[in-house]
Amino acid sequence: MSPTKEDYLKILFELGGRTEQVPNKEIANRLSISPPTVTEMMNSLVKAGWVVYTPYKGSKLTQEGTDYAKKLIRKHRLWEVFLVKHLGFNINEVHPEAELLEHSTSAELADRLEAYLEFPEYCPHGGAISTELMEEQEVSTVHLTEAVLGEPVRISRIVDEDKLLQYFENHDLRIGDRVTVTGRDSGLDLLTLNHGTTDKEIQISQTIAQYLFVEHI
Amino acid sequence: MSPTKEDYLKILFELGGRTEQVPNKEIANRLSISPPTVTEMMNSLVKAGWVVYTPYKGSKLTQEGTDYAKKLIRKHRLWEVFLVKHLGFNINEVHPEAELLEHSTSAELADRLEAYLEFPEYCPHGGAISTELMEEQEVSTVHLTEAVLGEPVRISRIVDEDKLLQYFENHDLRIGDRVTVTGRDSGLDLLTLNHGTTDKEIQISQTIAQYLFVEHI
DNA sequence: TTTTAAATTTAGGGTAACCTAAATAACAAC
DNA sequence: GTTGTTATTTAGGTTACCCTAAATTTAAAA
Ligand SMILES: [Mn+2]
Ligand SMILES: [Mn+2]
Ligand SMILES: [Mn+2]
Ligand SMILES: [Mn+2]
Repeated sequence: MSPTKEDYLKILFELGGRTEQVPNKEIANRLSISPPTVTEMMNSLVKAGWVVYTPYKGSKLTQEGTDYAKKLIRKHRLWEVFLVKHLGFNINEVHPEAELLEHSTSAELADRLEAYLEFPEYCPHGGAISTELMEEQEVSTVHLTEAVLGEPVRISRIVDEDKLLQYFENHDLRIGDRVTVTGRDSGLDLLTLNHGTTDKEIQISQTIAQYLFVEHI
Repeated sequence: MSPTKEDYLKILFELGGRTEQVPNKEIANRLSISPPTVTEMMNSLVKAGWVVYTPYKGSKLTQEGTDYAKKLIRKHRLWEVFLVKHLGFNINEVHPEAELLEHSTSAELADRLEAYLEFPEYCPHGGAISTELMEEQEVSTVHLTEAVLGEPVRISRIVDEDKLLQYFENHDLRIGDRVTVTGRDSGLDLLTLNHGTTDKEIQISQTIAQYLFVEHI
């Protein structure tokens, strides 16, 4: 498996390809490549048994594809923990580094690293590391966009993609922060929040708010 | 730069391409690829400014190529130290892992890792990590084949290549061991050693003994 | 100095992973 | 249900990195 193919599997997983058909365009957008390239790659991933692909509809991961993706995500997140906890990297710097390291990590190395880090449960962006916690996180967490108006919640996870991390950092939204959704305007795609710590009002895009997960307090 | 190209630069450095012209065949052997592929790659490395290539003669690294190779080797050795010292890997297992990790390591990551490891001087195979020490090691170390008969020496470095590490491990020769060359037969390509610790007699190939470096005690 | 052997290059191919432009299919709107 | 928009596929092309077979150059031997 090439790093390229591995990244396709990971993106597929992150876009819900474990349970739903993911359209080519979403993959093309996320990886910043052209749609024909995605078509080609999907055929290749089907041939290798990682993906089930329905032309014009989209792709789903097979069980093997799902397992492979989970292993990659675990490696990615373990490196992020190491980089932050031991090497003193800033939370917003580690994602691109882990995006590379994940492809150069044997199962043996991942296991030893995990033990060295004393079996951390979450990456610095709130993503679960163990398979069990990953499953649990899928069902238990709520998108910020689904939070009840007026009810305070705590930010538990940020989908880690360089530009997203930048966006939320710019709006002073970080893992662990308490926020309360005070308003929603679907027409304008706006979400208004009250930040629990600073008591300031924050406005963010509803579309982008989908990449923030929260839990009830 | 691709991992592939990076490995070519590293091999070139290891084969003495900093000072001498390295024939294509040596590179082909070391990387287990065909000679035409090497020719092609050398032309590409010339175009990128890493190498000076004389057709039918061989390749030398430019200053930029040399610097690049040294950076890669430093990253490689830092990872080896980390894997052995912190993750508990066996000395003979870390080379293949580092061979991958070196290509996924930013300058920032290498610097932080080096500080975290408290600026180690040598990798587990005795290779120098800092640029200065690398230079010094070039001139100060002696091939085992050049050791004076009857004079005890200490093994200071093993050229790290999977099969070589295996070979020396199989013959109970390790970094730090004291040995004395007791006999040489160039016709039979044999070198006889007395192992300082066990007092046993060891026979190894002279050709392969070139990959062992020693220092006088 | 011719002959032979070894190293190298040239020629011709192959696959992976990308691209653009054009054709087609699916879906929504009128 | 025709029309228009968007997503997708097909067609054709590029670069990187690998190959084998054949031609060529260099170096060694006779
Ligand atoms: Mn990440
Ligand atoms: Mn990646
Ligand atoms: Mn090594
Ligand atoms: Mn390598």
